[in-house]
Amino acid sequence: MNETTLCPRFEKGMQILSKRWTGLIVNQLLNGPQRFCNIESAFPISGRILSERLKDLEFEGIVKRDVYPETPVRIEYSLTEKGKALAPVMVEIQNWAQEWLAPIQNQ
Amino acid sequence: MNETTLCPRFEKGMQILSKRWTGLIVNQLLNGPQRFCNIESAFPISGRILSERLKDLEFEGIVKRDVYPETPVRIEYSLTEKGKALAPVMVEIQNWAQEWLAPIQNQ
DNA sequence: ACATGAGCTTACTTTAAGTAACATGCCAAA
DNA sequence: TTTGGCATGTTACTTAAAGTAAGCTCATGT
Repeated sequence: MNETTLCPRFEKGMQILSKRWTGLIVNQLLNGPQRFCNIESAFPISGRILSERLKDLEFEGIVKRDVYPETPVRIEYSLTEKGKALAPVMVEIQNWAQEWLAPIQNQ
Repeated sequence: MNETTLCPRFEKGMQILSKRWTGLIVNQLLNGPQRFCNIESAFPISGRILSERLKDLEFEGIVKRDVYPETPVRIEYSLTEKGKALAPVMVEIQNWAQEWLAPIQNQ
């Protein structure tokens, strides 16, 4: 249980990606800007955690939050360049899942 | 908070990868077979959770566990084909981290 | 008989996630 | 002018997951 000797950037990246829901949220936003309720209904995440995750991702510079003061207010979340750069990661996960995870049950 | 309409394989993959430590463990095993204490000392994971994760990964068919009845017993963990197939995912995360995560502090 | 090393396991504490109800700000209908 | 509804959260509380530390097992070595 000592400190790591790994590339700290990789570890940091992993730390971000390995929080529950983060990957799915990023993947969802790769489809284009979306609002809170839209993301919320894309998978069974609670509003509380979605709010927290979006804040985290915004803090990391991965997600951008735009407020449109319409009525009712519209808030759109989208990926920054840093966020969009995660696309290849998502693609590889998708490829792997497609090839190695059976649709009915996992082997 | 309803059921998803996403590709369930992708979700399943994400679910595996987004458990804390899983990615780092897989990445570590990409360097070749390793024993428990070796993985344990590669990053600050507790033995309790490492044990749990290795069991999960074995169950998922990603990790293989080989017992060598020497003295003291040696147990080697290695990646199956399914596990090795995660290499491109790791590479992409590494690429992203390299390009977008500053070494000193994250932007 | 006691100690050692690897690989867990059990009991307990702390942190993260889930649930549900409520706050806010604005407008529209009753 | 009170009521209600929509969108985006937030607060208070409960459950699940992760962390910590101590102990167990097996075989051997002193």
